[in-house]
Amino acid sequence: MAQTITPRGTDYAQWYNDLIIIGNLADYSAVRGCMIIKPYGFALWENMQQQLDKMFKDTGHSNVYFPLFVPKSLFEAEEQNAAGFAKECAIVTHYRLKSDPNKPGKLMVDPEAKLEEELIVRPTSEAIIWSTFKNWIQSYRNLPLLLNQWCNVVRWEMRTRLFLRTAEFLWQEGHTAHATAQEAIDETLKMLDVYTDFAENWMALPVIKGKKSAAERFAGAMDTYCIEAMMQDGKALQAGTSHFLGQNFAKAFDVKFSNKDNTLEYVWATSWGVSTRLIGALVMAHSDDQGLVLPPKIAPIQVVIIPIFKGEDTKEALNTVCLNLYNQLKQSHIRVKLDNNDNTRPGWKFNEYETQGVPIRISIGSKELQNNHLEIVRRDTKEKTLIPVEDAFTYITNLLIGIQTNLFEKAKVFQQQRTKKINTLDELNTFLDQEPGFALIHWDGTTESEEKLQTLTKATIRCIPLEPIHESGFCIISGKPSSQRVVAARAY
RNA sequence: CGGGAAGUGGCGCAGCCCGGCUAGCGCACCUGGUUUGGGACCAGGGGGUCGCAGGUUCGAAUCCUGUCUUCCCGACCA
Repeated sequence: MAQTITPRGTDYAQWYNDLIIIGNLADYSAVRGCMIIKPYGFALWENMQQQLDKMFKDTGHSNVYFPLFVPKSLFEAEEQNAAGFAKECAIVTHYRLKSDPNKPGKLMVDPEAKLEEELIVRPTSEAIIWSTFKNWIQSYRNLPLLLNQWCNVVRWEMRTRLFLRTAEFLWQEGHTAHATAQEAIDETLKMLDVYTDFAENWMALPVIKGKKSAAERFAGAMDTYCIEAMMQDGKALQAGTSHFLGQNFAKAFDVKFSNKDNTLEYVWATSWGVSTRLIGALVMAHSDDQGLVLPPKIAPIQVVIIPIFKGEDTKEALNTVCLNLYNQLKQSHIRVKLDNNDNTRPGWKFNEYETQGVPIRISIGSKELQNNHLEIVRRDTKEKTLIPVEDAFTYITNLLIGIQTNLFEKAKVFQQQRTKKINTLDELNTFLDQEPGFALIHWDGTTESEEKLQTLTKATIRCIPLEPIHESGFCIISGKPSSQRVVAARAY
């Protein structure tokens, strides 16, 4: 085996790729820009999905499924949205292949089978959904309409990176319709809070909630809100977005409802989404040079039990102790794996589960058996502890919570240490080059200054924090007065 | 899309510049045995036509052209 992970310090990008591949999350595929999510990676995604899905349902949303294809005429109806995505669309133009007369055994696109109207593979589903909402919404009694779908989307990106940006990715997209602007805005912010809750309490990923600048706004939205996370290299990663769409889509698709006074009004909209990109965030936030480090709440395997055999005589006794513990943990819904496979040696297993980020490893050999102890090793700190067998269950239960908390605290401290108030361009460039992170800067609010900032520093305005840092100062670019600091960083 | 690098058994690589015997090596794999406390050891064994397509040549992994894919940097990225 001896697959080695490139250390973070040597090559951060390579470290990230190594973790994904060696950590068994995903694989490259034969399709440009598309990846294969492997069983272990998909189990992780399923855990994230399950929790998010529960949170969506707890806030009143129902799941639906809309088609993968969007007819071009619908796609282009909301002009801003269409323009924003036009450059990265996959398009279906034909519906049939035929044998190639010039190349035996090969196929060619049948020119006779050209579609009358091209189909766009959805990069997002507002268009197809709002064309349908027109039929579903007549009265204020049909509102609010709170829907979500789990699906794949395709965005033909120039440069792809495993999980962070792939041509096809899995996500959820919430789409809601409301009678009033305020209700839609409330919904937008509510879902941003759901994302924040999920990121911080389940992924142990501290985030900053904020509003996007006009330049960074979702195409077709009035306002885009986001959560921004900091990776270990100090770069920012947008971990989730929630959009207040105003009446843009209602107008584009003519979706009106009768209010209580029997007058027709356009419907107000939101949409919000998180994707498999979150897995990339998770990997880059917590992992180390030994491999993945996963937060217990979403780890596919929370506890692994490894018996260490020595001769045939202790095998049965070891297996019995292990099975007892396994059953006890299993009954308490802890995701536990007993690896008593005789073909691989303990050292191999230790490395394997460390690489895959299993939060707790328990090993028991003849020494422990004699003293009625277990060796418990936590992945995050690698600390080893000997625990009497009868105390193990309580200890493990608490330790899972402890690791979850520790990961969040560690990431939070890092985020705080790397968040600095910066007042001049020189200072900003030094910060970004030497020990990058989130720069809190003054900005005059214009797109012009924002663009200049990017040209001069490669940093972008990540968000205008929702918990405002009110403080008067002067724009780092233009020198014009500013009343609030914004978060600037280099981003993924 | 611009610049750079790379594609050779499952994985990682050597060979390529200066074409030529049966294409090597490590890991993994299979069989048997000994083992099992941080990626075990011994013995035997199987597997590749060199990304793909075309060309040059008596002869191509090696030279030429095209093409696909991946990685890195950049541009782009609701």
